[in-house]
Amino acid sequence: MEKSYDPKSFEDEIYKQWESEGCFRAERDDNKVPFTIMMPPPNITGQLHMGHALDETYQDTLIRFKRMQGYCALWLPGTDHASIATEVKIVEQLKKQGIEKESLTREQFLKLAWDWKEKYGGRIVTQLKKLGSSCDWSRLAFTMDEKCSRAVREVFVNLYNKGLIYHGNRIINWCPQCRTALSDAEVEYVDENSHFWHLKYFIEGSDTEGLIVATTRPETMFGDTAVAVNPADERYKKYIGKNVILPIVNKPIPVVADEHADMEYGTGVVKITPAHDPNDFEVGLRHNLPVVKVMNEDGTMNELAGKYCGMDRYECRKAVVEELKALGNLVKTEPHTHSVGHCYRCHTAIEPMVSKQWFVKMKPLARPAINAVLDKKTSFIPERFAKIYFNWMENVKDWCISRQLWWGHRIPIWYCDDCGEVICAKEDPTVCPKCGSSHIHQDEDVLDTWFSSALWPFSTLGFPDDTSDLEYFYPTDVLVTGYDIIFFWVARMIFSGIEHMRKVPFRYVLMHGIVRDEQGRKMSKSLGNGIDPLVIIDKYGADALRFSLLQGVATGNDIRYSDAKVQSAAAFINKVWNASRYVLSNCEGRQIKDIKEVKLNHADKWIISKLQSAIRDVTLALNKFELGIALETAHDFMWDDFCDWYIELTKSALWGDDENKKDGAIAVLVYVLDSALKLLHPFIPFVTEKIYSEMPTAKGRIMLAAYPRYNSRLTYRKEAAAFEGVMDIIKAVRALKTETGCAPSKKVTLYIVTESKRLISANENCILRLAGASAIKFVSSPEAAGENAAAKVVSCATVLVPMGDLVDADKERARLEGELDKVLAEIRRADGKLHNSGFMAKAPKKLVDEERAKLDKYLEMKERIEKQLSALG
RNA sequence: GGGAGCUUAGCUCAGUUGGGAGAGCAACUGCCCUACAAGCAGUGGGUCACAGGUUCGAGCCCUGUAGCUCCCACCA
Repeated sequence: MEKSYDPKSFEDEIYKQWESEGCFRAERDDNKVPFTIMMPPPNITGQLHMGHALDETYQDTLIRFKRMQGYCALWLPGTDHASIATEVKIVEQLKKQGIEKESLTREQFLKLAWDWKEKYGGRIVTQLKKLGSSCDWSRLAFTMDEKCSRAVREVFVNLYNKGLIYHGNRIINWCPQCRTALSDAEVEYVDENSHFWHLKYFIEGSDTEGLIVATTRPETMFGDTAVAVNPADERYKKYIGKNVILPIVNKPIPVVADEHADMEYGTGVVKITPAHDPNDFEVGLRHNLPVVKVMNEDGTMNELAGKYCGMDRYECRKAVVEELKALGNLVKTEPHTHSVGHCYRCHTAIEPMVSKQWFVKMKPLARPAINAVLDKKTSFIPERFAKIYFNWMENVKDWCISRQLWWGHRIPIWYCDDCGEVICAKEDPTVCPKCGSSHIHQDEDVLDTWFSSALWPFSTLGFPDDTSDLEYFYPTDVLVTGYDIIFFWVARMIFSGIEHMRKVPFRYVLMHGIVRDEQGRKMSKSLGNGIDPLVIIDKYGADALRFSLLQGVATGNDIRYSDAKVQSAAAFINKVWNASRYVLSNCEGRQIKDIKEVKLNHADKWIISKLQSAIRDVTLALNKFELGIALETAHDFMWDDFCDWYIELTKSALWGDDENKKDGAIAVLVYVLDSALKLLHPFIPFVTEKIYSEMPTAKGRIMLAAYPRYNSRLTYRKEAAAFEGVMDIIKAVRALKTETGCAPSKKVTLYIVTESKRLISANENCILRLAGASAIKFVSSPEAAGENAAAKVVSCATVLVPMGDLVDADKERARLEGELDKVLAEIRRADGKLHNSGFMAKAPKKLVDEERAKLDKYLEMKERIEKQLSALG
């Protein structure tokens, strides 16, 4: 093995080997239980960012774990065409070349989009590989490939035929920049400082009397078709049924009574603009008001705004306010903060607008989707996210699915130009089925990107055909994603799966948080605080990045990226590397024995037992999707138990002459390292694979090896516990040296008062080496160590070290008294519990026994310390 | 208006069936000893936001309060 850990020198190579050997492939195997994860498809516009890195790390860790456990583990990757995001990008690119989208034909534009897909769609895939993602690339899907497109058609037609998709003139969110409708989920609300303009609308026939409306959007007044007051509002009752004159246009509009008008808010009088406000739209429906649209698709005013025709909506706002002021209609202007919806892709303020669009009727789909989660057919982890899901599902409005874009799945609707028939078909029709005319044309719009991603768990497995893959891999096991796309994606997959597959798409939804910067801010382009995972991988390796993203995470919580975390992760991996070098260099030229063939000493049994609990705990945590806890357990075992203790413990044997002892130590080192590497593999796949390839025990690839299983026969409870007493002695001597200022390298003679002489003798070499001692002398009382001895009391012994001048009797007494205090506190605690009748009556027996044992131990230690103190005089 | 999360060592965070407060980083002391100075050994450091309650026992469960963050709805 190379002397230093250098991830760059092997990560790419190992990935290529895995790939060429087909390690990632998952084919139906009826002798195995399937375990399936569908990768949330990254956008083809995307570049790998920390959010992906976290998401992929979670998934890869889980899928590797399950694969090693013997499941038929399928992790299916893919990319999303990202209709609106991609179109925005391409339009931007065109603009740079001075080309307007409108100057291109649809076909020309789509050609550019496909070119984009070819050019950049694969970029993210290459980047995912750098992380070590073990997905089945042979199944790489794309939301607009043939498979997925067929599924989209099928689903659209089914929903249409069931009456769950309809075409309607309703108020939608319009993005004047992208010039398309958006769903409610695609609108982000931001608080903005604006004004509340109080405008006086005169009563018809009066020059003085009028109603004062309060509005934040004076430019929409051209579309006002009424003013509303609350029916219970005494101030305005007398005006109900009368007309007011709409300023500037001088048109009479009625005063209507409607609950929508809040007596407490504003002036209590609301101008009603049905075409440009969702609430007003509803009022309009109740009162049969005309719907007057006064804006164009690009956010400019139309001809109904008279002289303001063609003016931008915000320019118009200013101009209208000026004119109203001049006309004497502006009564008051007050500052006002309100939230304004923005397009989630281009961040332009959206315009609520009446428009004819395609909608999915949500109520019938939402109910079963709610029940599925209530019935735990799908469970959210952590559970609290189910509440967010329920809240959204219970209040969901119909889903606007048509987009006035070109890049996406075209809506499978045709219109007959001759008879007006509307045709919804899975296959492109050539003639009208009703009148036979060939003059038909397809709906111009495309579908919301999320319409196709909603089908992802089954469209990628061959739906609508009854494929063997669908039967075997569906429903999938766990969906791993961030809590920020519950509405966009998770919820829609759930109702789609239930509706079209009759089964929920996944059993668990594992939610993780978002990766923030070192100051806790969201990483974003505009802040420029994003960290490029590829740069980090280049610097520290993919394993270190993966490790750092999982270390210390609690499921569902946000995490903060920091370079220091990656550095400490790299330090750990370096530790693994070097420990492996130690083991492997000692293996050279030797026949490696099995641990069953060698005589195991206390230390061997201790580390083997420790390994068993680590295996048990890591597996338990991973099964509960607690990746942070699993990683911590594996990390602590590797570093604290194996490296810091066991490896050091083997040195006397390995550097000695007894070949049997060497064989024993090496057998255990190899066995434990082999297991530990496997335990760690799902988290840090590259380095474990690299080291494994050098192991004398290696059989094929570690990624395909069996995950270690807890073996109770390898748990030597008694010997392991006894050995911890030996470790206590070693720790005591080390501490004594530091506390008395004795150089650690100085070899000292240990005087030990103990009842466990046999145990200590058997481990004498370990104690001498690790404690830095030259000899052990068993004595019957502390005085035998002489006057200048410093002492420590541990559970199985009193350890004394003669320190000559280094020991100051007063200091030594103070130190011992300090230790006595600690022991006394423990005695009080345990004794208190044991004298608490409630505790004795109600606590489990096991706990009571443990407390009793502790009390005995501490009482004994107390005695020893007191003896030592009295020896000091 | 509704809901969620967070508040634990100087910093970043774990602590998932209630049973002796933990890690990493930082700090301090001492060590280049043939796996590793990306290291080793040791030390110090906490009223677990606050106030109540349940319990033999609460960082953990319940109620309330405060601060911070987020989501949803409303916003004429």
